[in-house]
Amino acid sequence: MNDTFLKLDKEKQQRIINAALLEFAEKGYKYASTNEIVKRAGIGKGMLFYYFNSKKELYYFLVNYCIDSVMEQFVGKIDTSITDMIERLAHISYLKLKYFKENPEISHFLVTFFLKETEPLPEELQKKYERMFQIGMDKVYVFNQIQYDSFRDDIDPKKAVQLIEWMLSGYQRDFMQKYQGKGIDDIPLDELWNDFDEYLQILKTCFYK
Amino acid sequence: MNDTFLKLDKEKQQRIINAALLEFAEKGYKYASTNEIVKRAGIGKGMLFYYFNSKKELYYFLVNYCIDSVMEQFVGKIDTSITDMIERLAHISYLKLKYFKENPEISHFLVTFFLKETEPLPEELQKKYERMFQIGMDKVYVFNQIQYDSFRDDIDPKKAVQLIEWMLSGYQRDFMQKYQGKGIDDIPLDELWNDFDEYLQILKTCFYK
DNA sequence: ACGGATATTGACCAGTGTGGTCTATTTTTG
DNA sequence: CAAAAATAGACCACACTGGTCAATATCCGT
Repeated sequence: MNDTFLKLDKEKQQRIINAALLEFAEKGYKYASTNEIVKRAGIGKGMLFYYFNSKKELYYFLVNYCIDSVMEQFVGKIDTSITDMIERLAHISYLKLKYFKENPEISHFLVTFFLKETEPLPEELQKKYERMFQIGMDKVYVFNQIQYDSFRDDIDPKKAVQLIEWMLSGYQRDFMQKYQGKGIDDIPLDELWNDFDEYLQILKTCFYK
Repeated sequence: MNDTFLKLDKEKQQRIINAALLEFAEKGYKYASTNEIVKRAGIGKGMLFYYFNSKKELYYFLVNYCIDSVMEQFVGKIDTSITDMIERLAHISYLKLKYFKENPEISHFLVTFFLKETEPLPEELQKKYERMFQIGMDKVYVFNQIQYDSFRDDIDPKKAVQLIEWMLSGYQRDFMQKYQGKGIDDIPLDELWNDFDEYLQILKTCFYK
């Protein structure tokens, strides 16, 4: 990775990164085209290789970039002090949706990355990726004291948690499908959070004592 | 479409169809490779074009083939006499999972088809596709008499239905992710349906009066 | 204002893979 | 046994690939 790239004004950097994220997201590593990337980024072909040396290095840079972003803007923001189960899961959902809205290109790239990607990462990067995953999992699922006591007695709380997670991920998926591709500001956020809250209320009414 | 293809023994036909479905599923119309298809199907290059004339015709044939299959093996089997809301939705889920298990290649192809595909269909085929969708929707959602009365009075039944659908689709997604790629018979079905039933019971306990 | 360094472009390269054709061969059939 | 149908795969022109590099534009210290 050439320093020159880092010295670019942020707007141009972003343009290049987003163009590359989009191309890799759409086609996966192998079939992504560097020609397409430079065209979308509006730079000369030579520059991409001046900045990144090779397609592979560019790809690694992006993965690393995404990990850092997710760690900072998602994992790092998880509030582990919330002890109510539903509130905790809803908090996670909220952060995920917020992240998706604020970083649609990265989100798109990451979805492709861990659903389809077959290209291996260099060991170090792979480790970093797994570490992020582990930290995320811990923050989401490890309560100091798992609080199952608020659930009704006539259901298996573990299954209930699973059901609730499914519902929240359903809400997320609908959200993403609906607003993918739309500009950040076209999304009527207040309305959506209200809606989301109503669903949460129902969950509490139905699953808690 | 050449008649010769239809006269082939079923096994060879299936091999070709599945090879093509897989390739289109993985890469989408534009980037699918006919070379890859013939290699996977174990036939000479010429034959594919002898049977189907062009990549495009092959693709249309597959779409049509999938529609017919889904109509017969999924939509056609929906039992519209089930009036209990949760039972009805669960019935649909059950049929979907069964279809997925019995037709993994078609399922894979169809997922790509309506999530990513940009290649347009000829008018007639497009209409047929939309008709299938419409009939499916009607069968799933149009009850002669929508029965909201079994839901508890303190929740909005429409939102509840939405939540239940999300849960079921979550179960489906987990199922598919877990068993995609595995042979049909490796799946411990009885176990899974029992599990599924337990989730259903919880839903009824929680959402019904 | 100059000149060396740095940044940038895009024509160009060899190589690979494309959809599709066609001839030569094998298999089927009457 | 010959005419017809089915099959294989070498071959085609072409599009596109990741990457290079010489030419040029821009910047910056003097």
